[in-house]
Amino acid sequence: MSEFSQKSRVRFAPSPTGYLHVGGARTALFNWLFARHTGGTLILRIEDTDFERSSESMVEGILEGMTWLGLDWDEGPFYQSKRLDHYTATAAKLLASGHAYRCFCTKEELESRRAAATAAGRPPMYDQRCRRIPSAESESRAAAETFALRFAVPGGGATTFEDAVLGTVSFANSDLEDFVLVRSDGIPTYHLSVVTDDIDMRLTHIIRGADHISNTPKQVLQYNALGAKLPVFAHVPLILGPDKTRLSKRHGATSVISYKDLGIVPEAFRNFLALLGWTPGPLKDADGKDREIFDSAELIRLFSLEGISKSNAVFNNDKLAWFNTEYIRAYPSDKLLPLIEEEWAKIGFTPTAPDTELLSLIDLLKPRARNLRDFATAFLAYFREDFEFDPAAVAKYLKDDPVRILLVELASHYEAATEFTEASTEQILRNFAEAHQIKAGILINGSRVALTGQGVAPSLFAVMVALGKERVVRRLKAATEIVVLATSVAPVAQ
RNA sequence: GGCGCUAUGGUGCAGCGGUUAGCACGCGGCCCUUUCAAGGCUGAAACAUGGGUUCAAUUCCCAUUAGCGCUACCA
Repeated sequence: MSEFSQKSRVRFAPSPTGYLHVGGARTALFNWLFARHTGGTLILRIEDTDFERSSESMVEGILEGMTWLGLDWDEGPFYQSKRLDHYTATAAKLLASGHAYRCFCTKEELESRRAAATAAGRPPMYDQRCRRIPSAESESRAAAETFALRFAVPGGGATTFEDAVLGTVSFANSDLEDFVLVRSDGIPTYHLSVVTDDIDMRLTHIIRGADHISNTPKQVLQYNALGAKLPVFAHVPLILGPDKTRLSKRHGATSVISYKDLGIVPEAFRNFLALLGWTPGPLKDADGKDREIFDSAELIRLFSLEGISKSNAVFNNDKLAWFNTEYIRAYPSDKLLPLIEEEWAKIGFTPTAPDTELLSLIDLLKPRARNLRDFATAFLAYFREDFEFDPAAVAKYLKDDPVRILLVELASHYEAATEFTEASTEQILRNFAEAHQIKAGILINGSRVALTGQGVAPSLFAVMVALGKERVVRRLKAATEIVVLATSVAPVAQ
């Protein structure tokens, strides 16, 4: 609670070597929630010092993903590629103070030594040979030779830091390599640029993935060498695939945007992500059950570093799907409409019906929607005349000609009806069934398929009213003509 | 291999020395019912193992095991 009064400065610092993946998105979300909860500032920083692998299109992809998730930032985006002079400056400072030294070893030499060490069963750490070069010699060789700059890790002792989620973490300095700060081409490495920026940008909390735990002592060493105050570190456990290995492409969708393409609603994804590795603690509702549906305002209010769990979490698609149905059901239909229109646009469909009609159809259908794509696939019959019949539904409910013929006959009763309400349409059908000595269910099931193309739909008579008399009559009359094309396939289950 | 982190049902979490170990997703059953969802009721399902500490360990400590991460002039 004390966090409320504390002005924090945090950052999301993706490397544009790929799209915004699920793990990165959650890191961004946690930083965002923390910044908003504390009334602090979120900085977006693009870590593109690896020119080989970075690209501007990846940056756009990352921003697109954040925007979709509803995450905004207060400062930036700052590009590390445009701040090279800052890193050179801290490098010079470190060199001058004796915390760094020039290394004249070539990449090839390093590699062969490392291979030899591994073969001999020794740890493949840099042997610090250039650290022993006298400064005068180093100085003169610098004019003629290319060199990298390495950090001189203290010989003994340990580097320890407090982590807001893990507690005290300690590494023996003897296990730390004299890591490279500046490459021989003059480009700073990640180790140098993060620390420089994190200090420059006056960050108070570093919330990032647990894959950075091992990097942290190297950074702490630099803070100390530079005389800078340490921020609070918070290492968030990683997100794993169903096989409990780190989530990656082979697990299917890992890009945040691919979930948009799958018809996931952004709030659902955000809610799901927030609860992956974090809980607000026990939060019973009136029935004594834990609530899990939180809108962004609640997420912001509830968020705290203390609630972050220490262990890795497995990404669960079923749970995501559940959040999605909950959110779609709860969405006001006017908020759903633009999202659904995007799905329609993908299949080249533009509705001609007035929005009011569209909205009431959405209200009718949304309790049964699994995702947004349903509106452009299984639910198409509600919005346009051109739709496909689910072969399985036809096989189950409209297989026999007698039923089809009865439906055609039933159509004329509807045609003659003066009233067309849920009650009246039901009455007509039941009277018709009775007159023909047939169970109403057979007609109901058959009508559903003839009207919607699907075996699954809202209450049939609500569907009839929503579709309107004209369409109901027309589709029922066409019952005998329904053919399931060999090429037509059942809607893809998500 | 070395170093680090972690360890409650299948999954996500709750628990913070004494509980019939709770909730959610998923799974099974029943009810409701024109289909399918939803909803209501209900069932199966967990404290990794071994040592300590303690009157008492799921909870604290150590070890083992397992998983993950790092081990680059990538980030």
